[in-house]
Amino acid sequence: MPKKVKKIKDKKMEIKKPKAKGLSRPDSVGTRNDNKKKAVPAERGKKSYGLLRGMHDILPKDEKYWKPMYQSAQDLATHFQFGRLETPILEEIGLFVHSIGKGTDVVDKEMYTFEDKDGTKVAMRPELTASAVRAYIMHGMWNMPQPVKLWYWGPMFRHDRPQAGRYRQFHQFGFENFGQSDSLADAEIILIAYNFYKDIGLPVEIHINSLGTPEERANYKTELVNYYRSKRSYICEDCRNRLVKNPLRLLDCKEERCQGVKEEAPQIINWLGTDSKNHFMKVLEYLDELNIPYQLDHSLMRGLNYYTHTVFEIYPADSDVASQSALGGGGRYDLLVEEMGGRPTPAVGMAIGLERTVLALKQYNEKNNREISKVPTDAFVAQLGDEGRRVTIKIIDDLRGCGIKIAFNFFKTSLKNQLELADNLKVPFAVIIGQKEVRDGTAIIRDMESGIQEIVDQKKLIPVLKRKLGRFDDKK
RNA sequence: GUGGCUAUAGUUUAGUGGUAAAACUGCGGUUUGUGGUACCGCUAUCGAGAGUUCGAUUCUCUCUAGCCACCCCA
Repeated sequence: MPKKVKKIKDKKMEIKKPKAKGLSRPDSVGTRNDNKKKAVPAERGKKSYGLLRGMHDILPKDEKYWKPMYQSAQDLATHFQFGRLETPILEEIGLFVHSIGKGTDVVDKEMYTFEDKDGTKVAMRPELTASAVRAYIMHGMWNMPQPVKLWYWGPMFRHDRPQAGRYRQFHQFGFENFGQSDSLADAEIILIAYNFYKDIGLPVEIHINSLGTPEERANYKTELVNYYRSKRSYICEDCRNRLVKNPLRLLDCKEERCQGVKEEAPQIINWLGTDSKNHFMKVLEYLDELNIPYQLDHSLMRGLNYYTHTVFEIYPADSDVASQSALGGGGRYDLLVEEMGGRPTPAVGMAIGLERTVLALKQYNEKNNREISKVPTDAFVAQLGDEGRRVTIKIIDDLRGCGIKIAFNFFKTSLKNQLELADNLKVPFAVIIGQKEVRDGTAIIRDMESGIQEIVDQKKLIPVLKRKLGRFDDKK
């Protein structure tokens, strides 16, 4: 507001005294404004709004990607008996800080936080595992038959620098299994993720690793630091920083000079105790049994603090492009529930990034000349005149319940336009109802390919159409 | 959060220090009862703001946004 006022004021001043400001440049300012003649809109205060940084709209044209994803997620949930959990977007800030962990980027730099009107510090959820754990504890779900399986789907918020496939508000769906420590639970979670990508037609590969228990991990970390200290003079500057700040990230370094050091580095798997090792081995055995291709990845550590034992990430299978960003990931978090004030409860879960999945799927389809086909429309119903419209609206309503997918447009009045639409939709048949048909109680069925038309009684329209479409009436 | 590149119609892209071109799409039209073709018309405050200039979409700066790399993650 103040800005606008100022603007107008300035302009007026300029008009009155074109030369006031233009000591060194006589009437330039005045001239430009006069020429433009577009000073008017500014006063009308029109402003077009864009999106906040990192935000995006999901448009109807992408529905063909989103719908199958949701359907698959839902089917998998039903099949594996996960119950839908919906939690609020806003939670107490502490929930995330405590669970995800101080020192992680997610809580330190990326959380949307603010003070509510009553002074409560709240955060918009950056992920959902913490909320799921909260819900599990809060609703006493340990009293339910274990394991308790929950799934979710919804927007998450992270104030990160946007990039392709990286948004500040993005969508995830995820599955969480509480109360089952057996390796089978880990495998089941991975199987669900794998099946999801199979359903939507995107080949993926699973990267997997085990972090063991916190003690094992700590021991390993010490060893890793010792090792890297001894090689200090060979590694890049970033790595030297990592050595102090975040040693486990050393294994992610892409710098050429560090590769040699990296390869010789100790691997966490050798620092796991017998139990951890067995657990991990059994997970891998299940994956073998299920024919899920996986890749052991010793550098896979994950950025959230709560993970123990199995961790995994999902990548597009043919990752020749710079698609180093994971589509999804997850792992076991056996200590989190207790940590958050619940009973000791083992748990394992995963989350999948939907925007990234859409992006990867688009790239994959483009590369392989594949297209996602929409559900085909069976017929277009065209109408002419007020009478025609009145009859047609009823006929359309009748057709709706019969499993015939129809399209129509009441706002196009000419038959020409309507047939054009029908043509664009590539429907096999058009039904035409005009004045004459209304009078006779008939309808024209036009075969869009041959152009052959047939006049039928309106009462017989449905059965005739069904027969033409190769469908038969269900037995009553 | 750090660095680099980019910003022209809905989309993809031309172009110029003197207010802009094309293709595709969309909408409308070429008899308001017959489509896939053809023809015609319409659609751009040249990302925002400031500066240099007689004059800027074109040059400079700032901002904003997008993309890429880093960080990290989905």
